[in-house]
Amino acid sequence: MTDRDLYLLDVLAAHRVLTAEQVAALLYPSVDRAQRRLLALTRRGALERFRARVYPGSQAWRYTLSYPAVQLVAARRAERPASRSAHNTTVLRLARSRTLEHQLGVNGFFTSLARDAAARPLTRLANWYSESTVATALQWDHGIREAIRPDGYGRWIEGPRVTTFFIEYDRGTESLERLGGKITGYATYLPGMTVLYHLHSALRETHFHHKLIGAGREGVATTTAELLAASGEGVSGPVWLPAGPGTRRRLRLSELPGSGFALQANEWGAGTAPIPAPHLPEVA
DNA sequence: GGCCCTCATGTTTAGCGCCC
DNA sequence: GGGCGCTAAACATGAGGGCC
Repeated sequence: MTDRDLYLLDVLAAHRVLTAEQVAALLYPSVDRAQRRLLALTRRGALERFRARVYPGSQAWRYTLSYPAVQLVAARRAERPASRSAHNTTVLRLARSRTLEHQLGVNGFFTSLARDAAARPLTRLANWYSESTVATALQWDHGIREAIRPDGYGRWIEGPRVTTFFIEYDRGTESLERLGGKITGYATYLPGMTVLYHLHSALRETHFHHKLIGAGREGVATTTAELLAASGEGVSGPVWLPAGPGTRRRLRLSELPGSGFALQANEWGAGTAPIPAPHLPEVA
């Protein structure tokens, strides 16, 4: 196992599932090269993979940890691994999960940031924490339980600017009222915190901003999957529309107001392996 | 000519083998 | 690690043959 392999296992332990394209964005110069290594790791028993049948064409493989990899990760952390049957159940549930595409969407957001960072000097994704890690940290640090449950936390560094943010990844399955309720929760418990809403369509973004009128909207910014696909911009680019009556110009991620809030995740993540490239984030 | 059936080829997206 | 080209999978489409 190379340092890069071990880092990949840490990422999968924290974030459960990735596609070859996402692994490539995080760790490899090309999708082709990532696919080769993922295939080798799968054949050597380090990874498991699954995918659904789609028509026409074929779906990308979804890669997750195999049981030997779970044991390896636990051993390196001096922890007791889950049982084999518990792991098998976890993988089967993951493959059949209704939230699998949402999880992949969130992970794709962060791996896209890592790819953007690799292409720009003095830029990096310094932290990438999962939903469960954030929930645990917020509960411990702030006593916040059900009011807010972000899909992830990140710290983005671009030159001298540092942007810490929560991400809410929307696939159009939640009502706007529910999304609006989350904003109230953030305004109550974490006023001033930057919260990014990744919405699926321009129409939903328009309705969402209309709903924000009168809500605690400080620090809220939105983008859409449609805009990202049409513009070719990465998620660190000028695609974020701030909420509120001020500018209607879309800003870069680094131009969003920094909240000064830094989440301290009380979980394994820092220093689990020599990180093989400078742009790679601390994962948890 | 119209209908039905079989077979070959094209399409799309992702994975992979081989060579350098 | 890069380049080239093939494979997998399932459907769409068109050509060709047989029958009435």
